[in-house]
Amino acid sequence: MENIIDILNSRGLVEDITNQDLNNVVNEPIAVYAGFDPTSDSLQVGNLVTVMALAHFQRCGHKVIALAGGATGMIGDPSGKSAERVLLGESQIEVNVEGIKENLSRFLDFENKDAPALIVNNIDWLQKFSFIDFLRDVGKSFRVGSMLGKESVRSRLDSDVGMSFTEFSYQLLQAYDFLHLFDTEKCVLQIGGSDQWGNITAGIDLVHKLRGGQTYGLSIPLVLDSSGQKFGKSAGNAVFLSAKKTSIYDFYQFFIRTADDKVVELLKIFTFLSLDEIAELEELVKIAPEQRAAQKRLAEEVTLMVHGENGLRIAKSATDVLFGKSMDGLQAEDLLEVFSNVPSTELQNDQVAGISALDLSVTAGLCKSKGQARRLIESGGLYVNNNRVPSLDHLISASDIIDDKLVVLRSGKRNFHLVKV
RNA sequence: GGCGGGGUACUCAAGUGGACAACGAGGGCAGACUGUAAAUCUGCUGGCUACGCCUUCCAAGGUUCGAAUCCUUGCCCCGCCA
Repeated sequence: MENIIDILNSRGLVEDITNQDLNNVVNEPIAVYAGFDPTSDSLQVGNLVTVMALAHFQRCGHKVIALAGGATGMIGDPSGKSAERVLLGESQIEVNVEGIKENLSRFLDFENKDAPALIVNNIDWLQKFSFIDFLRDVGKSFRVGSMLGKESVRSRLDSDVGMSFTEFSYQLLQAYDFLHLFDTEKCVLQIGGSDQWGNITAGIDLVHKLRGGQTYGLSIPLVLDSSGQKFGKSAGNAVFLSAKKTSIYDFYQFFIRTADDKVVELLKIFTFLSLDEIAELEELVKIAPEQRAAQKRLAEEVTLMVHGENGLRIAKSATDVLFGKSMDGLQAEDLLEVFSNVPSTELQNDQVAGISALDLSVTAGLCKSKGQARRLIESGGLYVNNNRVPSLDHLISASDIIDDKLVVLRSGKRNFHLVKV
């Protein structure tokens, strides 16, 4: 068995380890877990870093456990958050946990005979606790001093937002998760993003105090994009794994647009390509950056894993069409296929033909207001069927409606909106 | 419970009776240049029937010719003390 820690290190997936003994411990199969917050019904590309690390563990023959924070999600992890979180309802969380399972199944093998991955929900064990029992059995083992010392707590107390008791208690719950999995699954390792360090060590301390057991923590570096933002969040719009939330096309494009100086790092993290292969791609980036061979390979690999072969095919054909020349000669049917995930609006024929492009962009919902549409056109950023709208009073003619069915609006380089007639 | 500070647009943050649709920064959107990259430069960033008009500065009242700015009440947040 290959040493999993060496593999993770070689791929830049290790930020820190609580105890270097872990290097030897993993020579035997162990159980490892990572938690996922069910704040949404889909994971985001940011979560993929942890998912990939788990997948590597499984490939090396370890037992991996994905923990859905059904209970902790109701409390809200303050780590890395500057403001108190909006609490989610129980039913919403159930839905979200299901979505996350679906995402995970693309990467983790839950059917594997030797070491099937496991998914658990901490609501199953945390819910049964009464407040009194929890304080006696768990709270007793925590010192407020060390709780206050956690980065997640300190930074919030230093800010003028403060923090509620609810959020302050969060670390106890996550610590108890580790204890529970230690007891029931002999789980001795928790991995997570580097912002989870405080929560992870809290769990290790708890297991040590109550069971005398030795457990470990491994943190994964936070992946940032080249502008220093949290990876996968552009303007607050996260890139999701679920096609319902982020179209396959957008997902694919997200990776295509990776900066040159980031692409090698991302290939190591988000694909299973061998380091040799990645080195070759790195060479190509140096020789012929304009070809973006590495970016393409990255986008293909990740899209394939998340959305399957059919998803990849859709994404690529959409890309071909949209970055080809014009749309002339394309049938409405083809366009519908390509744009299947693009927002669309159905309008009557008389709401389209003879109407100004300005009004159409508003009624279709591409622009929020006439003022916004006006500014967009004035700066030359509105396109009808890939042709720039030349003036404010430009009218849509009947011939602009492809096959009498379809008009393709575009704002800027990549925001499309379909109008179905 | 007491005392003090505060709530301004997506965020941070000026403005403390008229020149305020509200400085500035970040973010975002668009354009140019490019390789669907980065950097850089430019414009925009409340709404409209648009050289003008309408609705905004936590909420509701009030003072005033005139309020984001002053007063009252309420809600929320922060800090210190108990």
